[in-house]
Amino acid sequence: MARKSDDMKRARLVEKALEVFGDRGFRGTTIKRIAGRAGIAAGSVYTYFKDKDDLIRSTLDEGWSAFLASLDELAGAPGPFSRTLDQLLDTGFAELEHRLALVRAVVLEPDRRDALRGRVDELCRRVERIFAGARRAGARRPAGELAAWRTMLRVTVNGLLFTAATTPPGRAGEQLRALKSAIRGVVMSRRGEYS
Amino acid sequence: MARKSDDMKRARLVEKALEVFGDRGFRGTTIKRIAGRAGIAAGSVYTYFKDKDDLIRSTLDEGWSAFLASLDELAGAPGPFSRTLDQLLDTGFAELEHRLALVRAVVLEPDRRDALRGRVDELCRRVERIFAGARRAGARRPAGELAAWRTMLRVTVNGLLFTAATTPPGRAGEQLRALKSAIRGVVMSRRGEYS
Amino acid sequence: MARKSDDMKRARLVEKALEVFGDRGFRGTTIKRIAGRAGIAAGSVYTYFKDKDDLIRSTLDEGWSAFLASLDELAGAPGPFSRTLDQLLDTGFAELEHRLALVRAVVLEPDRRDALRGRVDELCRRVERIFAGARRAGARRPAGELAAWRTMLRVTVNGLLFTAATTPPGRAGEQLRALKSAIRGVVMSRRGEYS
Amino acid sequence: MARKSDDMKRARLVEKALEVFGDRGFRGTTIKRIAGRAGIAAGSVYTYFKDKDDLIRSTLDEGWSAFLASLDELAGAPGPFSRTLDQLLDTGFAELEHRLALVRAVVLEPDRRDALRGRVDELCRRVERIFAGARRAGARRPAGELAAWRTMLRVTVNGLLFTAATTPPGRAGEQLRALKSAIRGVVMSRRGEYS
DNA sequence: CATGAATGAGAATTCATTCAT
DNA sequence: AATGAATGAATTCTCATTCAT
Repeated sequence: MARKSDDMKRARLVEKALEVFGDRGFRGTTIKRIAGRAGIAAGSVYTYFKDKDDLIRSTLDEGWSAFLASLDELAGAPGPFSRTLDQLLDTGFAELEHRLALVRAVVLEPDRRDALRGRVDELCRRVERIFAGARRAGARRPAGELAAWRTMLRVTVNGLLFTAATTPPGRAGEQLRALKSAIRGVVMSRRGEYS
Repeated sequence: MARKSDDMKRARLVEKALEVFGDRGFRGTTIKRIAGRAGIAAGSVYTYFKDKDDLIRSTLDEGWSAFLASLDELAGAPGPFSRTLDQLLDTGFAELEHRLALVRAVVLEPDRRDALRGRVDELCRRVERIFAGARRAGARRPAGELAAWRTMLRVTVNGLLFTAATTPPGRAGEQLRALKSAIRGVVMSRRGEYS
Repeated sequence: MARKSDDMKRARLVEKALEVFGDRGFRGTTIKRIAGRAGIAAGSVYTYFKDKDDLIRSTLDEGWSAFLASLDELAGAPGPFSRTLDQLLDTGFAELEHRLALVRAVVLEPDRRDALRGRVDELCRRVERIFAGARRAGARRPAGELAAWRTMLRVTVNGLLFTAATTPPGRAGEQLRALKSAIRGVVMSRRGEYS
Repeated sequence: MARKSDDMKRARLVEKALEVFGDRGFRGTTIKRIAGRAGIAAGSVYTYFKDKDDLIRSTLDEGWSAFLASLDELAGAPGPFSRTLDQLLDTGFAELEHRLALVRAVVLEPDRRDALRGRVDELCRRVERIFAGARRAGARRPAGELAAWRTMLRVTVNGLLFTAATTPPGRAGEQLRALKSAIRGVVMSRRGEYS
């Protein structure tokens, strides 16, 4: 065999691609720069990815899938909704902060409206499932029409992602805490609906 | 402020730039294409704008300012808040639909996190002012802390813009109606707070 | 208008492309080199041609068409075949020598078997037409089957082109004279067939 | 001469190189592809060949040598020329068809004018030797000057190779039969000269 | 020896910007 | 001022060749 069998290198590329997005924006995200940060030659990128688009798409797809999977774990956790709510919010927002580079890249990716909408769709479905779990656990249905509720869910999810993504890097922690607290307030004020 | 007699050409460039954004995305937005649609030679763009960045920034700045100005008019309109609410929503969402190309361009503009956040800030301030007007007209303060309320306002505004921007062109009207109706539901359910 | 309206520049590119073929072969034929010889920047090539393929194809197509057209003129000339034969051969071979760079490029172009065959087809059709003119002027049909005659015509035409194309540059004149003389011998020995 | 025990791998590379030429043309002929078809790692090619050029040259050199050798066998066969003519043509054209991939590669190889001319030279010498054998066996010298005859021989040989090489793959058999029959016609019509 | 990941020079192409006309 | 041909830096991608394993 030749050298290392390096799957690690692919992972590093994906990781650095995200980093470069964050630092330099889309225009500044060049193969050369990503490869440079990953410590490999530009040409080597093509050992791991078909072309630049494949690298970008893979980076976002795989990152987002991991993000969704981590939410699925949350949703699967047992316990009364009212008690786990704080845990859910804590873990969910911790996850969001941990993946902020990904969120920024996904949300600010231009020219991919459809992919972006699809990703938000999937995320909304996860959040709905969490609420559905809560209802199965005895909570009442939120008041009002389902369709309107879903629309507001989407607005809120989009709003959270977007607000997080546009926060300046240095104040991300602070901002996310404010978001979590505000969201908790909203859900709590409706807690009656679920108890 | 007053430019040469050919302010018209400048205006046409700004207008067509937005159009091209909508049609071809950011990558497809070239000076040549914008100039071509405006019926102007590529080189002439530099008579009106310092460089491409200046054209883009001007396009979004001026468009957004106009958008904000149109909201200011709304806010300034007299009458009891409860009665004008529907009018506000109707006109606000009509405005949003009318300027969807702008919203898309502003929201999906890559590499300008800060400018984008600034624009949303300004928009939030306008919306706050509308609510403030309502309060001066007798409505009660929304329950809860001001900071949390502001955070949620930002989340909602971001969510609306973003949801609208990522809607596929063909279904924009439909989606905006759903958004308007959902927002009306939210504000109405809290109507007691304002009456 | 900007600068010269230069159709001359396109012509120079086509001309230099042929030159580079001759000097450096196909692998050495790069956009940069062609542009360099034509005294323009590499990027400017794309003002005149869609891409490299377009430049190559145009060069060969247009050159070959001109070559065929010059043969058409020959074919159209009046006079008894037996008397014009020498003129035909003289002018035809002079034409061949004059366009040797083109012939080399056309004949040695790899990866375009079909285009090449098509070009030879057209040339054979021209030559046939010349002989047909001779027959209409009273000459007898060549002995033997038409199909076999055509096959041999094609072999001979291919053979001439190919022999000319593979001749070392310095000895092209000499070689072409030998070819002309040999061909004259063949046609003359069959002169009875046409008289 | 004797290479390592793995002369077989070298042979397979040479064989597959020819195959790839036929299938993918010159541009599509990469070391990786040849090695892949031969079931060998790309890097291992350099154990058997100095570089790509060496592989290509060896492939064509060795193939052509084998082709010439097979013609030498033909030429060496005893018997009256008039009787073996058909056999010569049959076997010669069978050989040509069998090695069509080689002929295509040799003839359409770009950037090697000189090598190509040399190969045709050698082939012409073989064919001359066959005719010389016939003359030693009693046939008369072809009419006309020797130089002109040689020139026409070269034209014809080039023409046959080239016509064969540019035939579309699916119609090679058909075309070669036509060529054989036409060539037989030419030689037969001059049969008197040899009997 | 074999392997194939890594390299990096070099090719085609795009496009913001300049500037002769 | 307007034009658009020309420029050339920058980008993506390919592939012969090398070399650590």
